[in-house]
Order: sequence, then structure tokens, then C-alpha cells
Amino acid sequence: MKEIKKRSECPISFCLDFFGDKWAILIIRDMILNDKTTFGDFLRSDEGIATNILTDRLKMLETEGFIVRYPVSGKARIGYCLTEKGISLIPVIIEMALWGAAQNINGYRKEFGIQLKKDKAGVIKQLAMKLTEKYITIKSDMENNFLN
Amino acid sequence: MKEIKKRSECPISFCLDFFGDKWAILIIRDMILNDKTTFGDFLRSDEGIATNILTDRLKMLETEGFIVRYPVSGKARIGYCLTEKGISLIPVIIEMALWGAAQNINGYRKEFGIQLKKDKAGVIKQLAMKLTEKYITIKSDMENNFLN
DNA sequence: CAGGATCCCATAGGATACTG
DNA sequence: CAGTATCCTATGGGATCCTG
Repeated sequence: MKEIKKRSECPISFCLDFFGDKWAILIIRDMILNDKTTFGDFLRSDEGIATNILTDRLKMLETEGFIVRYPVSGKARIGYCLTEKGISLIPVIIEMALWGAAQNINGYRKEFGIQLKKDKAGVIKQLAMKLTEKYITIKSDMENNFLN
Repeated sequence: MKEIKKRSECPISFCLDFFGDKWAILIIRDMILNDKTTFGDFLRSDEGIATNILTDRLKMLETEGFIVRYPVSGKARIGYCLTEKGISLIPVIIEMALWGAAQNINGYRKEFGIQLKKDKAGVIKQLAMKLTEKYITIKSDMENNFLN
């Protein structure tokens, strides 16, 4: 598994050492903005991640405490959900989205960029609430199943 | 020179395709937060960038319009300065710093994180003003030298 | 469908020595 | 001091096939 190497005590460098991994962030993005939860969901993103890379990054994100695995019913029997630590990345992701949208005005998410500019704090709060709620539900479900 | 590959139309992916380069961001960080301007300055950062990598990234950042080279007097005859495009990265850098500081509370920049939490908008504005002023001065200097 | 296993190669980037 | 050049190795990651 690709491991995170801390190169210095600088918080920005620290952030980059994790965050600099392009694939990992795209998975987080998909969870935050696109409501994706399963292996297949992530696989189908436009950037075209390979299965071995996806497996690797999901493991890494789980090991580092950004996401948790949980059982689901249906064809895909595994889901992934952001933890509090994962949710804490929302502001960084949003700031990246704003910058990317500003540079890349023809991108298909121009609307999203504009919405963000209007009400960044609101969007962040709303996303965080939604994801936290989901996380809490899943956590309690898992604890209950464990007890039974 | 390492080239930037755009993998999709997503603004976050777009941001990552550039921003995901850990070395490039550390150079930008040094310019924004540590007032570094010369090759030697960047070389001396804690993360220990190699000379070939540094050269490569400086070229890339210049090509992509994030920085400009300018002549200076003294031992180091070349300086680097952020353009408007480079300055536009401040909010992303700051958000990363905040996240990094929150995760890595023992880092030597805890104080910086706390200051940021108290007055993020103010810090961003102040940094942007300072850097813009510098950029404008250097730009007009260079234009004058070119005319003479 | 989730993910493991393999093969294989392009390339990032460290170390080091050199130049103007 | 600001790069250049070269060598060399680790590894990221694409493609493909396999399994429970």
C-alpha cells in the first residue's frame, strides 16, 4: 500500500503529503460531492482509476481513518463512508473546486463554482451536516449488528 | 519538464492535476508565507528539494504563469515573484494549512493555525495585498528596464 | 460486484558532479 | 549562486486476467 511520508513539520507539507495524492482526493471528492459509496461508483468516475489503484487508495484512506467500510444489501455488498476526519477535508476540497472553477471556466461545473461563490459557508455546512448524519447512522448500525 | 495533464473537466481534478504536485506547492508556500524569492531560498527549505527538481518546477510554474523571473542585485541575480494567478492560490494554501495544523497539532506552526482560525479572511487579504504590491513593483521595474 | 495478483514500463526524483 | 547534466533506482500506475 502506498504509504504517507511526512517530510517536515510544516502543516502545509503535512497536508500535501496526504492530500497530494490525486487519486485519493478524487475518491474523497466523489464521496463529498457526488454521493458515491461503492467500489463500482468510484471506478466509473471520468478520470478512469484502475482497480488496483482504487483498492490501494481505499485501503490507505481506511487505514488513515478518513473512511470506513460498511456492509450494504444489494449487488454491491460493501459501502464506504466518510468519517469525521474525512469530513474535515470539505473546506479544502471546496477551496480547490473554487480555484479550479475560476481557472477552468468552461468546465461543466461552472454552475457549481458560481453557487459556491455565492454561499460558500452555507454549502460547506450543508455538506458537512449531510455527511455527518450518514456517518452517525452507519456507525450505530454497525455497532448494533456487532452486538447481535 | 514535468507536464500537467488534465484528466477530466472536473474543477477539483483540474486543480489537483496542477496542485497535486507536492514540490510545486511547497515553492508557492515559500513565496506566500515565508517571503522566499531565490533558488537558494527554496533549496534551503526543510523538505530538501533536489536542484534538478527545483529547476524543473520553477520552469513549470513560470510556463504556467504562476510566477515570473526577475533580475535582482546581489549574490543571487535571479528572483521569483508570484503573478496574479499564483496569488489566487492563497485561499487553497491557507485552507490546507488550517487542515494540516488541525491534524498535526504538535507542528511548529500551531500558532499560525490558531491565528488563521481567528482571522482567516484578514490573513488572506493581507497576504494578497502584500504579494500583489510586490508583483506590481517588479512588473513595472521590468517594463522600465525593457524600455531603456 | 469487490478486489486480488501479475506484468511491465514510464517516470519521478535522489545523489552527485559540473559550469558560467 | 543559479542552474545543467547524468546516472540510477524505486515506484506509481495502466492493462489484463482471475476469484469468491
